[in-house]
Amino acid sequence: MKQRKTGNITLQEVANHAGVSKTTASVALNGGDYVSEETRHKVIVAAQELGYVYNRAAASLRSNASSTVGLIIPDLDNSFYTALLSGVNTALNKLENTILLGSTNESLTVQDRLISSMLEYRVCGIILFAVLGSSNELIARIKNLGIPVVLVNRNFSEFTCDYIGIDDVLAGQLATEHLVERGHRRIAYLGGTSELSSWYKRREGYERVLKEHQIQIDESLIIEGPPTQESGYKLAEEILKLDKKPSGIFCFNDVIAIGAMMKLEENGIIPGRDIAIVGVDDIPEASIIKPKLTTVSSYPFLRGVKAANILHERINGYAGEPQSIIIEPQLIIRDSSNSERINQ
Amino acid sequence: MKQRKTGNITLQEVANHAGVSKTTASVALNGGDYVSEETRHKVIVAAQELGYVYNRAAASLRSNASSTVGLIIPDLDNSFYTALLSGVNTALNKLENTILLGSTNESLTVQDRLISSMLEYRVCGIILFAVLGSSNELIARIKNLGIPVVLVNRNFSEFTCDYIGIDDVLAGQLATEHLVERGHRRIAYLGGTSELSSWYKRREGYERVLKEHQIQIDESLIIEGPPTQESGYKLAEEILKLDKKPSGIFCFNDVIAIGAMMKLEENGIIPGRDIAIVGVDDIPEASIIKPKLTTVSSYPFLRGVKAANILHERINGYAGEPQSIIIEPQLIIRDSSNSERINQ
DNA sequence: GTGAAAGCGCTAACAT
DNA sequence: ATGTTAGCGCTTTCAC
Repeated sequence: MKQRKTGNITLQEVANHAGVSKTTASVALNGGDYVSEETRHKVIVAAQELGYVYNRAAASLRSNASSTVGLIIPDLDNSFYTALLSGVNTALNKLENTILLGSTNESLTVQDRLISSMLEYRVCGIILFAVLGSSNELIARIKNLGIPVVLVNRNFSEFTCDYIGIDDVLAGQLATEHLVERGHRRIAYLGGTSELSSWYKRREGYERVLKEHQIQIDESLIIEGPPTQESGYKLAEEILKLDKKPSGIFCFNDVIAIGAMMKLEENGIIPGRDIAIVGVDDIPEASIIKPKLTTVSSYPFLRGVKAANILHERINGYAGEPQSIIIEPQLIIRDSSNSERINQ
Repeated sequence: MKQRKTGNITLQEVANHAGVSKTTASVALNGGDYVSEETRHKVIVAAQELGYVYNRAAASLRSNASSTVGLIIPDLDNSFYTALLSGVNTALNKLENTILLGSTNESLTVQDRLISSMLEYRVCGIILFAVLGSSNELIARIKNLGIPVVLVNRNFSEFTCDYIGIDDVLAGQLATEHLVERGHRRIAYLGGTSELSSWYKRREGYERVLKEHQIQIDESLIIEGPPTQESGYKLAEEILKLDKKPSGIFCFNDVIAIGAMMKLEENGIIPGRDIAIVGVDDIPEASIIKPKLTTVSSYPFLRGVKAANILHERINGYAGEPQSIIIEPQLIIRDSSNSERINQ
């Protein structure tokens, strides 16, 4: 697992070679002010000649500082998360930070292990998409060590932590309103589980719109399940079994929508023609699948960028109150919601 | 950028608290053999009580060993690479390694910077999907430092480096043969550039099959371009402009195929009905797009897993000859190649 | 089984 | 503007 490495060139050797002291060499190499350009040049040349490679472990140990950011997401096979990762990466690249990446696969145990590991690495901050069932203690543990955390999913309002998310109530409203406008009155809310605060909020938006339009809420149309594509596929069966089928489906997210669309189509129900589908997230697949998926964008990439930027502020010592940045979701109308026909 | 952290609990404090020496505490915590279970227990309890967090920077400095693996890929928005990443992550998780991730965006400069950074972090190994134009010196530089490298794309045969890839000639053959079997005789080879060794090899397979079937090779049907979705979209225009259009297209990879399919469809040419398309890679989108994409799987996830495993062997000191692991690609027949109609 | 001492490569005070 | 000294927290001899 571990590898022993052989005699690397040290700063001392560079200093000797350049005929200066270790300190001077250090300052010269790190762009400090108090060295003459001549000396700096000498040192840089010496470093190059010797093939010197800066040792961050040593520097980090001594200065008690690091420039590595930990990023923990639940699933690398879900493009929502990889889009988030891509955003974080883009922002962090500019800031010259390096990403230590971990994927939890929705396991609390793995998440604990990853966080412990990152603390051992003395990351300068953590961006966390916490798995279901994560406790407040977990975050407290990190923060107590003085390491800033930015949450990308849940807002544990009970304590202090920066948070970046979308307005989930609004997301539910936008999706549902769109369906209602297209004439649908039996609208299902498919997938996601009540353990997710975002599930509750989207449901709240969904119910609010229904009520506004005097549409009776039908509990049989609210079907819970894990937020994955396979789950969407399975959950669509529940829809098919229903006596009074919905004519529109508001899916908790895009991967569920995609899974459901596949199942429906296999059963001869063509999304966008026989049934209207709306998702949430706007992952890349949403515009690839056919019919193209109408969805409420939750801006995964942008969230990644913003998460990295907030974290950066914190790392630089910003000590203001924890912020909750709430991005306004946006309805993106494509083809899956074209159906205006109302079953039943 | 960097954060100063405050008084962490050190091993010395844990040792004091447990009434043993630093050495003993270290051995106890790291599962060494020469401690009584009683002492070990005492130390572990002390560590917990104090909230001790192991400092890897210090350990790494002293022992000159690390358990971080660097992974460098060109693009986080391309699911081929994220699938690869996912494979690497899966394998590395089991081995208790941590991933330091970098994305080059196909820039040599960024790649250089990332590699330098990883060397400074003293990663124990690097998995590299090198960008176009990468030089041998680059890899030599890493290897000279005693850090093993596994290449996931190009096999720079000029020097010694582990490599994991697919049989590209065979990939070209499988795709082309499939199209020929379906009756196509005018078959385009779309996208990818001649700077890519994989492009040459796939072309070789393509031409070999054409020759076997006495089909004249038509240079106007071999259209180069970057291996991205946007590029596939643009390149499809070239196809549309052709006087004698092909009835089948062998795309360099799936993202090109997807881009091309979109363009073709916009022009009323329905893939799978009016024209046959075959890709390479089998990224997740291939089974989501409609028609589902016939493709030659290049097993990105599996390659990631294997790359991590080879690297692991090297890290553990395996000093055998550089290996080239070539995975046999497999044709996956879906719907985009259903067309048997031959234009012209 | 356990402890004492040394030192990994760097930066931070403090001189000069 | 440059050098001297000390020490970050750990592992590694080596002694007991």
